[in-house]
Parts: sequence; C-alpha cells; structure tokens
Amino acid sequence: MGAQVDGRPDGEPGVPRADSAAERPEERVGAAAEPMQLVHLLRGLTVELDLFGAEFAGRHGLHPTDLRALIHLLDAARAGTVVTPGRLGAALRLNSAGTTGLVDRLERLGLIRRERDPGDRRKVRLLVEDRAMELGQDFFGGLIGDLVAAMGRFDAGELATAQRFLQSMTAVVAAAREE
Amino acid sequence: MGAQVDGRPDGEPGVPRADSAAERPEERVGAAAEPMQLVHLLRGLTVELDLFGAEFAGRHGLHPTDLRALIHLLDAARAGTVVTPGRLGAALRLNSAGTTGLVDRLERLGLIRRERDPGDRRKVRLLVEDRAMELGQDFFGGLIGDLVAAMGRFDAGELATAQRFLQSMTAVVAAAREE
DNA sequence: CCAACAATCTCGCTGAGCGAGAGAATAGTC
DNA sequence: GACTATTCTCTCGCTCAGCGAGATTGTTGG
Repeated sequence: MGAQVDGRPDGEPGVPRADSAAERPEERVGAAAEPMQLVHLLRGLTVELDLFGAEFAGRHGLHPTDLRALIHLLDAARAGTVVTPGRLGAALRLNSAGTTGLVDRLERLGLIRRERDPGDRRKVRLLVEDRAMELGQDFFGGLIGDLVAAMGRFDAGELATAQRFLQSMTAVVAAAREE
Repeated sequence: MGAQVDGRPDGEPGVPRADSAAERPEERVGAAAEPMQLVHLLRGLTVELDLFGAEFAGRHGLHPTDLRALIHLLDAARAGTVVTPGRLGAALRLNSAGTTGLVDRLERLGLIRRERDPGDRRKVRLLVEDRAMELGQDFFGGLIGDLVAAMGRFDAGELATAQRFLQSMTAVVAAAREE
C-alpha cells in the first residue's frame, strides 16, 4: 500500500535537489537511487512495520498502545531501568488517567505486575512478567530472524553504509519533531 | 518504544549483542555493522516517524487514523486511482461502520468530498480537496526536504546500497505479514 | 507541623471503531 | 422480465481507550 507521500504533482520535495550525482538515472546504470524513491521506501517500510505490529496485536487481543507499551517495558527491562506509570505514560504520550487504564489492562492480561517502590512510596514499579517476555519473543523473534537473514546478503561495507544511512534519517526525523 | 531519542531501545529478548566495536565510519575492513543494531535502528526510525505523524496529527485536530487516510488519499490522487470508502477502509483495516465515520470526519473537516460514481451507483468516490493537499504539503514538505538534504551527504553508490537494503527489509516484513 | 510539590488513581465523559443488519444498486440465472 | 445472490455504503447501538478535572497518598523544605 501507499507509495507516494507528498500531495504534489510529481515527486518534488519542497526543496531544490542539492543532490548531484544520484539524480541522473541514465548514468550509472543500476545505481540510480532517487532521493524521493528512498523517502517513499522509508515510509513504505514504516507502514509495513506498523501493520505488522497492529496485526500481531490484534491477534493477541492487544491494542496498538498495549503493544507499544510492551515494547517499551521490555526495552527497559533489558536495560535494567525502572519503569513507573509516569514514565510509561510520558513515553507513549498518554495522560495519567489513560496511563492508569493502560497499566490496568496490562496487569489484567498478566503481562506486568505493580509493585510499590520502597524508596519513594508514591511511585509504582512496573515489573515485566515472563509471559510478556514470551509475547515479545513471539512478536520479534521470527521477524528479527528473517531480517537478520536478509542482511546476510549484504557485505560488511554495505551494512555499514545502511547503518549510517538509517542513523542519519533517524536523526533528521528526531530533529524535525523538536520544533 | 523509546519515545525519547536518548533512551536507546536496545535489544531484543534473547539475542546476543556485542556493541562497542560497532563504531566505524569507514566501511570495508572486518568491522561489520551488527545486524541487531540495524534491527533496532529500523525500529527506532519507525518509532520516530510514527511519533512525528501523531504529533502533526494532534496539532491539526486529526486522529492518527485520519492522517493515515489522508496519506492514502493523496497517494491515490497522485497515482490517479479512484478511492472509495470500501478501498479506504480495507487499506486502513477498518470495518464499514468505522470507515463511514472516518469519511464523515474527513468530509466535515473539508479535506474530501463524496461523489456518487456515475458508472456504478452503489459506489462513492472520495475526492481530495485542495485543503488536503496543502495539509499534506505542510506535513511532509519540510520533513522530506530535510531528509533529501541529509541524503546529499551520501554518494550515489551509497544511496543505491541504502535503497537495496530498504527494499530488502520491506520485503521481509511484508512477507512476514502474509502468514 | 505545614505548605508546596509529586506520583498515582478515580470519576465522568467524548468519540473512534465494532458487530449486526438495513437499504440500494448491480450481476447472474432461469 | 422477475428472482436471487452479491456488492457497496450507511445506520444503529454498543464497548472501551483516552481525556480533563480533581481526589488521595507520599515526600520535602521551611
């Protein structure tokens, strides 16, 4: 689904193409990576990943928000950081009422457990249950295996380039969100 | 999902990683980009793009679904294909009731217009208003400009590699959704 | 001890999206 | 031609995620 992103007549970003070489498709056969094509590819990829997540969530009786929360919780668990409802809500851009609802839901599903923080008893720690780990494994496991396998068809230099590219794009999007 | 750019969502359950060595500006030579790092980069990028979209939507009184619908409609408009409520709903995975609600909303916002299909009078054509184009431009315009500018720091060969990489990853995710 | 602040939760509400099904138009069959 | 099946959209009633406002409980600094 979806390929084009801008509502314009023809793939013109709102900016003069600063890019020189990549613009002449006729030269360099096979290496004609149009910037706009790449933009659309990026978007297409995120759409696919989004849909993948949404479908997984639906299959397991979760809402998209629940899945995002699960991801956040698993990340934090691996990093060894403590997650409280406040932090979780901030990460997902929910207000406190919505966050309480979310946490209730996850607890009811047996994915997490609430535990009062002994140090500051206003706080609540969200502890991930094994069941959540398994769910995360189900979700990512297969896909990650496939992704990594597909990466095997690129050599080290190419992967390094891809990495730099993705880092660069991520930074741009993150920066754009700041304003 | 590491809402905050800092918070490095790191790692997947049960997958080993060996970070450190992952630092390498110039490619070639042994140092391979860690596949897992790339997986996380991909995920991080989609998270950023998602948040970017959600924040834009909120700022304009739209719901995430509305924005997705808008993108789909603009894509179709550019491609010259006709969009009906049925097609739109299928693309966004909404049932017919939800789709009607969505279309009502978009119409109320002045972004689209309903028009009976003269050929098959059961169908309704969704026509994009100029206002929607402008909104799309607002949304993507700046970001696309920034992305393209950032791509200017890569040479043609690198962009070609990035393109192949993204195509490959997209194919994997799309395939995973099939099962 | 008493404000001021912080973290979470409760209450009431709005509205997106669902299931079921009602119309309305078309396509196929006798 | 009527008769049934199918397709497309919309209506109705409902559930529940998430919001705003504020209550509750815990902490901290004067």
